Amino acid sequence: MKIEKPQSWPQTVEEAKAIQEELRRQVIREDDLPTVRYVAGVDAGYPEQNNLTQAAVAVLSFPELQLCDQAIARCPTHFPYIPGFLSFREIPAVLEALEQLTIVPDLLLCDGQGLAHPRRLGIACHLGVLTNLPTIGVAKSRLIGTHDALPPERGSWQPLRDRGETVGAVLRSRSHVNPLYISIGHRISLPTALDYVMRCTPKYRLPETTRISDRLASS
DNA sequence: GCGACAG
DNA sequence: ATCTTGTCGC
Repeated sequence: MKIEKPQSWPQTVEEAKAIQEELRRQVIREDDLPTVRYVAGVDAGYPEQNNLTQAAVAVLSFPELQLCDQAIARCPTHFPYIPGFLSFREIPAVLEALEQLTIVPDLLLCDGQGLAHPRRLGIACHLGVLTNLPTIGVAKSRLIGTHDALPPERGSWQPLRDRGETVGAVLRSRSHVNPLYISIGHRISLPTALDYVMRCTPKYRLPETTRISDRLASS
C-alpha cells in the first residue's frame, strides 16, 4: 500500500511534543471503518544492538484469522525510548513495512497505547492519523490512567480514566491472566474496539495479530 | 521534591 | 524491548 511518510522526524523531545499536540487534533474518535475483512497487527523489535529497529506487519483474514500477507522492514533507530514518545522510535520502520503490503488492512491493532496517553496521541493514534487507517491500541501494561478492580473472567472490562475522561479500557482477554490495556487509535469507538480485540483473541492473552507480528519482528 | 513510566 | 531454564498453576 502507498503511504505518505513525513519529510523528517523530530530530533528532540520538544519537537516531538509539538508534533503530538498538532496531530492529536486529527484523531477521529468515532466509528468510521469499512466492513472488516482483513485485520493487521504491527510490532517492532530490536535485533543485534539497539541501533536497528525491525518492524513487522501481519495481515489476517477476519473473522477467520488466517495469515494472508506479511512484511518486515528495518531502519536505523532514530529516537531513544522515552515513555510518552514510543511512536517516534517505532513508526519509521512500521511505515516501511506497511508500504510493502499487498493487502490493505481494514483495521490495525498496534502494540502500545492509543488515546491512553499523556497528550492523547499514543502510537496507535499516531499511526492511524499518518496512514488514515482505523487503529486500536493494545498494550500489555499501563502508561497512564486508573481503574476499578477487574473480575477474573475473560471478557470483563473496566473503564481506564485519566484527568476526568475515559481514555480506554482494561480488558481481561483471558480468565485469570493479566489484562490488556485497550484504547482507540483512529476512526473507531471504544465499544467497537473492545469487540474487535475480543474477536481477534480466541485463545491466548494477546490477539492473534499481535502474536504473529511479534514473532516476525523479533526474528 | 518524589514516584511513575507503552516498548 | 532484551538477556534466559525450569517451574508453578489453571
